[in-house]
Amino acid sequence: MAPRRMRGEDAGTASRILDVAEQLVQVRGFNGFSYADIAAELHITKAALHYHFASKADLGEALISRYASRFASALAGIDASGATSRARLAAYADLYVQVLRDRRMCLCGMLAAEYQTLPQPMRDAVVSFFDRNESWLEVVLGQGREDGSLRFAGSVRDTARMVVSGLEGAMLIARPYGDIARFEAAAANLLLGLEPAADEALASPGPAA
Amino acid sequence: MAPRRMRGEDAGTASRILDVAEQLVQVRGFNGFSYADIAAELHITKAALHYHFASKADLGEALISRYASRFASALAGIDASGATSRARLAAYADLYVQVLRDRRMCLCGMLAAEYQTLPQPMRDAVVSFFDRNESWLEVVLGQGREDGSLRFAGSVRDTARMVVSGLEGAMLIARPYGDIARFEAAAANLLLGLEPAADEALASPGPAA
DNA sequence: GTCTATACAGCGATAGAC
DNA sequence: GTCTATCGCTGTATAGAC
Repeated sequence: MAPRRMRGEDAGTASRILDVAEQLVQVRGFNGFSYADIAAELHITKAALHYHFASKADLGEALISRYASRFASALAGIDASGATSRARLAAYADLYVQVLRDRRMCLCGMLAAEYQTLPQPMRDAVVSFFDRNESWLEVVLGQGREDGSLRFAGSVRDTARMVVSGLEGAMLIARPYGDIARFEAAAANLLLGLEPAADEALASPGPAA
Repeated sequence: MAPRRMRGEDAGTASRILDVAEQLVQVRGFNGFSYADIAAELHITKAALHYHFASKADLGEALISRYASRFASALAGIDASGATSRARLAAYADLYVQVLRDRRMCLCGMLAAEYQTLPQPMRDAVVSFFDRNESWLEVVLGQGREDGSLRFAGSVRDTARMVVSGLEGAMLIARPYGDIARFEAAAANLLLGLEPAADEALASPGPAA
């Protein structure tokens, strides 16, 4: 049975296992760490890990599930901010920056690379994560095009896919260089392509200083 | 000593090892395959593999080296075609499509994900690969902006980085969906953002039908 | 250049005591 | 819920025969 904890108390062992495993996957990949790595970090034994997560596949599923929940909360937070569509896009890109600051790849971006080696439940969860990102972006992009704060030639769906791809790819490439600025430049340039040309934006809150 | 072969003969064992290993890395990742996998595919023993590539790190270096050479040849081929800047960009994106058709990730894109687990020589080679891609794109983008066939707001360097990132990311995401069309849509949309608006391109070879 | 055989560390996972 | 101990397997790598 899971440990009973009241809100506000310290995280239980299962939660701490997830914290360490999450970091390991985001930095080294799912095939790049072992139970021994987690055990060493937490000063417990591998057997104790198996009590909380019977198999590595189970651990992987729990990892994606928690990550997706957090991401959904972050998106809800952006929505609740009442910001403009363009500002929401920028806030979305900033979520990636925060991950990159710990020298991590997006969890699901990392798992996407290793996709062919993953057990089916993890595969499904990874795809579901990207689907939800795409859906959220479709709403933002649709509204932005509607209110004139965004402008793009392709369909809303394709543009949403381009944004997810572009940001995930920018993370992927920025990490070997250890250079967040590289991500920020690629991301800014990507979003720049979705803004109206300078002479079109006079009627709406524009990018000009 | 390396086997002596004349041009036109069948590839030697070392070359066939590289072929199989390359496919395995691009599909499963460097940490997702073993010497046993290659040995089984080629019907030789693991010991024979170690004769040609003493360590897995050596194999990895040879892999990137050959891949980078091929890529350089492909870029030289595009340059030799005499195509317009915009057509060169499209041809560049098509290189990615060809890789994706075998259900593979870009070799160096895959290794970028696993970067933190790689030996230093492999790390250096991966970074060098991206540097060369970026340099090539800078020339194409610079010329395109010059002759009016391309238009983008950011710097040539940042835009080159955005293109590499965008295409690598589009590959990364398209693979879990097993859908090349998803890559093509994201790539087309990305390049669309680099084309002059329809009413600006009348003086130069435009995208209109 | 490929083989058999093997060394040795690491892996995920389980049994059973406490 | 965590431990010790261990299992069976796979990993990279090597020695030495052919």
